[in-house]
Formats: sequence, C-alpha cells, structure tokens
Amino acid sequence: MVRRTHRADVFSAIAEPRRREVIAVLADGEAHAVNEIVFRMKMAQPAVSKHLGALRKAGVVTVVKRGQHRMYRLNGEGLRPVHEWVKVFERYWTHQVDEIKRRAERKALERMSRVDAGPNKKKEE
Amino acid sequence: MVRRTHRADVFSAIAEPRRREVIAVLADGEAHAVNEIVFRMKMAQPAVSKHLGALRKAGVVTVVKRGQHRMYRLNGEGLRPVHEWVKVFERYWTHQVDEIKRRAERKALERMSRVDAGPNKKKEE
DNA sequence: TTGACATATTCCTAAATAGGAATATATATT
DNA sequence: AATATATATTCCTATTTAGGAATATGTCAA
Repeated sequence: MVRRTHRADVFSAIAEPRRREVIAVLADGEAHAVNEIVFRMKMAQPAVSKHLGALRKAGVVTVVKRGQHRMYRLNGEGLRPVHEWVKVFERYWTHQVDEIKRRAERKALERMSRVDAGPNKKKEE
Repeated sequence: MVRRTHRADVFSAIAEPRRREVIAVLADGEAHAVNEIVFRMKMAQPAVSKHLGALRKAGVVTVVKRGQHRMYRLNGEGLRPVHEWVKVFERYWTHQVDEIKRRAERKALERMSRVDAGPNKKKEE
C-alpha cells in the first residue's frame, strides 16, 4: 500500500476534536503554558503535549521557552489553507441564487419527473 | 481507551486528501457518476466508492440512483461547519492591525527583552 | 435468461494514531 | 547537590483506516 502520509497536514491536524479544543484555548492569541491547557481541558499532560506537538508540526501553533515553561501560541496563519479551501463553497449556503443554485434546482426538477430516486431504506447509519 | 469516534465528522471527512480530490471533481455542482470520478481521479473504483461513502456519511455529498448509475452531487452546506469554525481565525492574516495583532506584537517585544527564547536546535522534522 | 456494465461490499493487511503508564529531560528552588 | 516542577518522549495497545483483491449486488441490453 502506498498511503502517502499526510500527518503534518493542517487538515489532518484539525480533524482531531481534542486538537480543535486546544486551538479554542489558544484562540485568544495569548501565549499559554502547557499546564494551563492541561488544567482547562481536563486531559492528561502527555496527551496535551502530543497534541501540541502535532499542531506545531502542522504550523498551527508556535512555542517559546520561558523558564521551565513552554509557552504555546496560536499561529492563525497556519489555518489559512483551510479557510482558502473551504471558502470556495461558501456560495452554496449564502442566499444569493447563483448559477450553482439554479442548476441544482433545475436538476432536482428533472429528477422528480424521472421518479428513479426510489424509497431506498437501506442501513443509513 | 475511550477514543470517541468521529468518523462521520466533516472535519475528518475532508482530512483525507483523496476525498478533497473527490470534492474538487464535484465542485461544479453537477451530479457525477462514480465511473466518471474513477476516470478523472485515476483511482480504483472500490476506493472511490468507499470515499464517496465516507463523504455521504459526513453529509458532504448526496446520491441519487439513475438507472445503473449512482449520481453523486456535492452538498456544499455540509462544509459549512468547517467554514464557520475557521473563519473565526481570518483576522489573523488579514492586514488590519487589530487587538490580536497588537497583543502579539507587544508580547514579542517582551519576550525579546527577556532573552529566554534560546537557540533550541532540536530535531525539528 | 444470459451477459455486460456499474457500483458496493467484504475480507485482508499495513500503517497510522490516541491515549495510558512510565520515564526522561530541563529548569527552578532550596 | 538534592528536590520539586514543567514538559516531552518512549513504550505499549486497542482502534481506525486506506487501499488491494475478490466478490456480491443491481441494472440494462440482447
């Protein structure tokens, strides 16, 4: 199998819910010590350190040593690729009726008059 | 271990690069048959079907049967949570010097005058 | 019905990964 | 030096997962 690794990818970094929690803690733009994050997240210290490491590799946070502490700070720019990627689809939910929307509606009508979207009560989980 | 599953999460769905490729193919808002995606992505059909299944569970695509084909269409709204989440950080890279930025700059100066951000040439990978 | 085609599913395996426990490392304090 | 504190790392394991191969399912066409 090939499975070219995408560990350091920002998209993978933010896929993990606990890491989004870490980001939420750092969202104020201030530098925070690991212990503070540990306390706020009620999570074991090694786990937090690992998540911070992953976020750092992905370029989402930066570290600075300060005495015996390591101060982590959000690097918002690291999230920019995600924003750039997803904002393209913004027009799907804004209410302006643009070409995408008109096309979808037209197709929906076609589908209705064609009837082939049957019941389909499979395991939907 | 707890590890509460987040498979059906949109963030996890788009973390996989091939799935973002699938989304790119569907980005025109039109319905596409699986085989077309297979052809465009140069990827094995079962793999594509699995990715489509994952995207469907995450609510990012919809399916409609049409004869022997299954037509997949992007459901842009499924990506909305990602956009809502990430847009909060947009101010980090826009050039307006807001409070976040001033704070970061102030802190940076403090750090410089404190000197404790030493060399630190560890394995950075 | 038979066969061609489109798609999904199952089984398998190698790799990734979160988190726990224990330990290592670094720094501060006495 | 000895100890406490802060953080990282290593080892372990259970779980997830991408993709390949084979197969099953569903639908159309002759």
